[in-house]
Amino acid sequence: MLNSKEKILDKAIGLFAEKGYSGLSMRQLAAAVDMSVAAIYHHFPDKKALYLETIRFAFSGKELVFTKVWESDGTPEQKLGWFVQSLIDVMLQDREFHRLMQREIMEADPERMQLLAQGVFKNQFCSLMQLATELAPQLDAHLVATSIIGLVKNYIDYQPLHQNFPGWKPENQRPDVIVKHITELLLNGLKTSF
Amino acid sequence: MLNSKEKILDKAIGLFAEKGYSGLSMRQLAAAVDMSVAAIYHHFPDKKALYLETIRFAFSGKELVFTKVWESDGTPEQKLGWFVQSLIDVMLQDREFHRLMQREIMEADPERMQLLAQGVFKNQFCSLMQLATELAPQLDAHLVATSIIGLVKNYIDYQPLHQNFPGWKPENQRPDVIVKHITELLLNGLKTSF
DNA sequence: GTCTATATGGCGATAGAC
DNA sequence: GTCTATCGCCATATAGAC
Repeated sequence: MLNSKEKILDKAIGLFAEKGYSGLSMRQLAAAVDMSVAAIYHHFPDKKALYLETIRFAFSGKELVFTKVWESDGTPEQKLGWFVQSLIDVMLQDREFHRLMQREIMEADPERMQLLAQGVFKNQFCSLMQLATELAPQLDAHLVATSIIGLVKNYIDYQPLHQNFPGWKPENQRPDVIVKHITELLLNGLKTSF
Repeated sequence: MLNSKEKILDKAIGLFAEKGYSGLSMRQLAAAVDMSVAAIYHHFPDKKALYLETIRFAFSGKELVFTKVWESDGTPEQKLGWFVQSLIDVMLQDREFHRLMQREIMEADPERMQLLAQGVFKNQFCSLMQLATELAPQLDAHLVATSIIGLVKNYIDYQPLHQNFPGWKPENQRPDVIVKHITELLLNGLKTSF
């Protein structure tokens, strides 16, 4: 069971993700955790500190999700498929985390970006760059890694928009269809032989 | 010269893009356009209506930017390069528009997404799908089109984060480097012959 | 069409009792 | 550690003069 402070942080993840920093009031948060505003201020010096701690709380424990991919036996091509699959799973499964991250990245505060990159995602990104080098040693590993992430993230971030365009099919939001499309695109480009 | 209403909308684009809906107060906007709050309320019934009109105002005139790409003579491969180039140019040139769009898409209000897709981007997306069909008739045009947009958008949206990862080089934010990488990736996949 | 003045309520944050 | 009560401020929005 969570203690009071963790209960506050846990609720704050979803609410900040939904409403944003200035969109969520301390009163609303207090009501959501069934406490008084003053009780929250006992645990956090002010709203900004609460927000930063919420970000950190949400990000903790996300580090080790992909370890089994990197440690597995498999060809680089297989690992690429598994990584894409895992990334989609995490994003779809923990939507609140994903939404909060989206907001945080959009704010683009340099100091917080560095914290996020170094403290949370660095190891995964390095592993992905290493895979990129194995798959395409002639290309820039950093560019390839960001492209892989971008291809995946794109479907999650912009699906609410893209599904309003002509040509959209319901099966295009099925994770396996997306995984297949992305891995094929990455491995063969647009010139898939068929 | 702009009239009062247009002056308000013009300022509101940048301020909503920077601070978000709840982050921008009517007082701040009034100060920015050097008018009273009451004067703003003469032109707009309430804050929400002002916001929606700001979105519409920002999006108007963005329809025809890529026409010269679609109407040009050139191979599908060349058109792809020009489109990617144009998309990056637009996003980098009009950062306020891009930021506002980012926020709007993140909010993901179904009704507003439909308005955005149908009213603003539809024609461009259809042209891009047609190009996708020419380039890769064996693949799903909708998936390919979203992937192309995603690859481009990714570099703009997430650069503040990605530049904090190891392996980042300053030249990776040069538009021509990004264009070259994306087009090569799309046309050849990771298996570029060299 | 723009102003000053104001109504009404929510905001972040604190004091002090228990 | 949590509460009730409250401070001072800023929010959206309106009334009415010019």
